[in-house]
Amino acid sequence: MTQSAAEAPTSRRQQILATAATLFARRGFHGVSVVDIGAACGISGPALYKHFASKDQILAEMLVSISGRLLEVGRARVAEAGGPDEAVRRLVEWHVSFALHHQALIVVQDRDFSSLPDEARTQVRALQRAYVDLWADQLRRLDPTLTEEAAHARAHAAFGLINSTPHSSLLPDEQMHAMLSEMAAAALVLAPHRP
Amino acid sequence: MTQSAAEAPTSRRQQILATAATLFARRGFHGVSVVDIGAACGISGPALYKHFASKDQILAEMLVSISGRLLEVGRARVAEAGGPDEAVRRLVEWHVSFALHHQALIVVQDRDFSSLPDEARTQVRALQRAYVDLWADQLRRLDPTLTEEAAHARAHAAFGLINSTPHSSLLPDEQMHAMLSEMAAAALVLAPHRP
DNA sequence: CCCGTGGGTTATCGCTCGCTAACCTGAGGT
DNA sequence: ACCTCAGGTTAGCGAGCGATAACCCACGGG
Repeated sequence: MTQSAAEAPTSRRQQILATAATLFARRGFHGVSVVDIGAACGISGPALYKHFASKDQILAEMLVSISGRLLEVGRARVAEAGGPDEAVRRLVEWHVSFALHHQALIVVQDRDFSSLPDEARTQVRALQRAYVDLWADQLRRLDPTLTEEAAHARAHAAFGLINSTPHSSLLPDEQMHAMLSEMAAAALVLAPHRP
Repeated sequence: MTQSAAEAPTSRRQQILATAATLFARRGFHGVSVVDIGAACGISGPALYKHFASKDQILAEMLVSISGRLLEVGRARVAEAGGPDEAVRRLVEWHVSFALHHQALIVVQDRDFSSLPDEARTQVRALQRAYVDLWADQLRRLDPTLTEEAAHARAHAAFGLINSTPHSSLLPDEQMHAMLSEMAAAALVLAPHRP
């Protein structure tokens, strides 16, 4: 072993994950072959199996790590906030900037969720569920008349709005960020931002 | 020919289209085989080719017709309206009710768009483009400071919000309809519905 | 009464896929 | 100088796919 740190992500793995993400986003998990992925990385075909046990595990690692990060940082943002209003604002900010910087992952996450192997699927489902709960809790604190289901539904709707960014990146990132944040906040009925 | 009318949709075709839509929505176009589709219709495998020229054409017909209908009714709703505010409201209503009643088609439309054969893909793209234009025009009439790109982006965001319904149908249809319409309207900054 | 045809069957072809096997190579560590 | 082994290579397998071929049968019209 050349690297000192045990878990140094050797960069080839990362390259493969990133490349696979863009390909999956464009043509879907089943529409991309291992040869395609290899070729896009400059290596060819079965070389991938030196880094991953199977094609499914590429997808699995991709989606588990993304869901994990979304939740982890989401929790941190909530912890930093002084109250539910600020918490929701920070969640929106976080989700918008994540979606803008990882468009491929956003697309893959809900397009190819069903292609996950069983274990990974339950894992991702749990992480996503926790993330939605995080939002729903703050939304209910903001508006105590909301039922749990209604709060979840509102969170999902906000995700849909924000995650739409890969379908229409016609504005520069900065404007897109502002627009999505503003629309999501309005949809979630935060205190009106324009007097 | 048994039927008198030339274009009577013989019901098997319709059954195949509807069944295929649910399967595609669940597992993706490439994740469903023609045998699967046949089996789900009570017939088996190659019998499909008595009704469609290819698997791709099933997808094509499905998506072209849905995009066409979305546009067609959308135009009618705008024509009925007295002004841009009412027009946008009617568009939202229409899109919400469509999304609620055709969840599978909504999912397939943006998941498997890229699996369309070339001709159908350009056709669908044109129809979708026209539909977005329809929204964008009304949005710009409502707020003349919007650029064309910004109006398009807002329309896409609204679609994302509304189309999120298959991810979270935990509320009864009626409540879901109300919630989505309300959130979409707020996001698009229609006249504030709460004083 | 028979025949054409719409709508189904099973068998099978050729292709592509994910994956394995067997082999190669070059850079460090001793 | 040599051995190891991470990280590549090509060849080839078995399975599953979309699609075609060849056949079958019920039934309504001349």
